[in-house]
Amino acid sequence: MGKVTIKDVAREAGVSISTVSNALNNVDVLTPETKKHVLEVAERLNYVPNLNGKLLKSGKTKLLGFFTTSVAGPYFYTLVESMSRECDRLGYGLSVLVTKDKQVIMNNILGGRVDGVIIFEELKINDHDIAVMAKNKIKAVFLDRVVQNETMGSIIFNSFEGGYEATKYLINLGHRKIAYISGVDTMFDSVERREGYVAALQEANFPIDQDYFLQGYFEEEGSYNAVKSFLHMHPDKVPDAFLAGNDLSAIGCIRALKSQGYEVPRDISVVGFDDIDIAPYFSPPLTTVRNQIARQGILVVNHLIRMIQKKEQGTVERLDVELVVRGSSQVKSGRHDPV
Amino acid sequence: MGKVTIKDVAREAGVSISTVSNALNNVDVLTPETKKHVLEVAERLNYVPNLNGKLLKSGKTKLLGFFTTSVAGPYFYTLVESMSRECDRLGYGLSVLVTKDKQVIMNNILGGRVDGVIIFEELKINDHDIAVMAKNKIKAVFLDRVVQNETMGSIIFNSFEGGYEATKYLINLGHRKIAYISGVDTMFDSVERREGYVAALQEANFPIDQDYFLQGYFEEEGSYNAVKSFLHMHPDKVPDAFLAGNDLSAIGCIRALKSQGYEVPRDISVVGFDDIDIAPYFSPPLTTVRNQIARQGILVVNHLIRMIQKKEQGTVERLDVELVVRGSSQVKSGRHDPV
DNA sequence: GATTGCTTTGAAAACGTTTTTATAGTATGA
DNA sequence: TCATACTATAAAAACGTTTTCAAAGCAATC
Repeated sequence: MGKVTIKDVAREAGVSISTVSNALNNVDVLTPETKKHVLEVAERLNYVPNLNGKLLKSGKTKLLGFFTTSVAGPYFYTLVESMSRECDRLGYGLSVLVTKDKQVIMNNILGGRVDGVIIFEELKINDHDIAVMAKNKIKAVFLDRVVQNETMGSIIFNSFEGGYEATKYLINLGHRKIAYISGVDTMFDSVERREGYVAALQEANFPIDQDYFLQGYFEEEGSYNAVKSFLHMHPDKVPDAFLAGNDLSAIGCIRALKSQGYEVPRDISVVGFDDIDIAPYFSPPLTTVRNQIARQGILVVNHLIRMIQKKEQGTVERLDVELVVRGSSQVKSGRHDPV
Repeated sequence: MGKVTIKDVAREAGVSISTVSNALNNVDVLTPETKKHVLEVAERLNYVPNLNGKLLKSGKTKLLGFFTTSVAGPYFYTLVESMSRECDRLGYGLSVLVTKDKQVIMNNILGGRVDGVIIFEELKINDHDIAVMAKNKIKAVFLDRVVQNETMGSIIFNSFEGGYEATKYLINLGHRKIAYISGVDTMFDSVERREGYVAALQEANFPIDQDYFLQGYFEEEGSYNAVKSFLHMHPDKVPDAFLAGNDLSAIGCIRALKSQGYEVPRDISVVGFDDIDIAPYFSPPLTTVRNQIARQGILVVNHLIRMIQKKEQGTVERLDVELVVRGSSQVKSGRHDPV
């Protein structure tokens, strides 16, 4: 039972409350005998310290919050698993809150339920919200936007680089007509990746065709629909290659292409983003830009805890990406478009 | 700042602490003017109640723990998302702890960090651990084993039924040689599903062939390897159909079959388990036994909170399953085994 | 032998709430 | 008019800790 309090232990051991507290917290001030005796009594009574009492006093919760609009998909579960492990290692808990209601997130952030927050919420939190958080000295690390001030930072992927490298790779394979399947236009990674893509095209003096900007919402089905309807609307502009905003989009894209009789990579190359766990096992195995998701989880937890414990300033860290060439892309070859 | 306390509001409003508390908590005892005034002051000062203070009083943490060995894969993220949403709806937080170290789990359970726990940990928690938890009146709900006592219950899938129905379905399609790809032999769902499978075979007076028990560890790659090596070792016993312990195994199985030149479902039928979110979009779309994963998440949270708040006894609830027929299975037709 | 200083322990305050109890003030009734 | 009852608010206790400060005991020093 959680009913045994420090008072009970004190009474039973015949000492004061403060002595019990000191004994339990290894404050090096008691005689070994006293300490031993107290600990024995505590053990015998099955004493378990009440967390709320502790926390009320210290003003800390030893809990980090992960506030997000979703945990679905490989990116998130890899991230959550990594963050949870790191939190546990460092003596913190990880509280996961999935909601699309921004106000719920803000209330939880400001309510002091957690010592710090990790936020992924697709940019619906605006500058005003951030200002409020800053004023309240909330410790926060963002995964999907760049924020930097006294108490807030970001750990993000070098998505611009990724988009640029992947596009350049496709260009070098001989592809000319390259389409980009974005997430949502407000999503940081999606935009950065597209900008890298545009930069590579411009560098190669290729035209930028707005028709080649598809919207797949970073989901398998969204991408499938986008690609399918594109092929339907622009049968004359079938791309040589697709750069998908993430691997799920790549998978949806490939499914759409297959359904229209195209073979990947023979007819059309497809490159994804993330290198999610199933990417190597997909058929064909995905060529993709690897994001160090697990590493992001570790870094974000450490950065947050440093800000909490050592009052460190927030920083922005960008994780390097790496192109992983597998089976979904190849040198451009003459394609016979199916009818 | 999180520094504004109820005292500050009281001073600023020129009333007592208790009046502020009553105003904030809608205790119907104040004059409307007083209440309004207090609320305005609180608003103006950006007062946010300190959670630890509240909780200390109530003796609760308003936090549920989800302790698991992994959150990877569609089953888990669907579950976590569902549990998180339900927790939020009911005013609780969800603390996720991913670890394979049983002792870490036990310490967290007994440490009073949370009001109740949801446990999925592949049966490494033994009867003794459960007895300890019972003695300490820990509120717990298990997802992967049957436990029932004063403070513990289970919400599980009707896996035996599922295995039985799926197997019967395959038999009715005309398949004779049906293999089962299990998870690990200690995993509850895996075992139950297999027992249902065996029961259906026996009912049909089919022989039970131990060679047809494959082990795929509930993972895509594990299943791929198991199927591939089976085909290699028993080229004379190629099954008519595979019943996979979960959808990931089914996907790995199909990939292995394709790699050996078999086409699904033309040559071999494959049935999975779970109906994960990508099952309808896979190629071919998976025939599978649907588990109500999101519903499991909702039920487990509610059951736990009922035990916490209303001192209800633990119960065991089994969720019905449903066979969803899609494209990965069909009536047996003469197959020409590839060379 | 008194003073100082150190060691060990205890008493009490503090954290921010909610809840219980007390105290004015006001209305009601005979 | 005075007791009674009720209302609105305030004061104080309580939740379970940690921490600060005081006190007591004792050894060492002069």
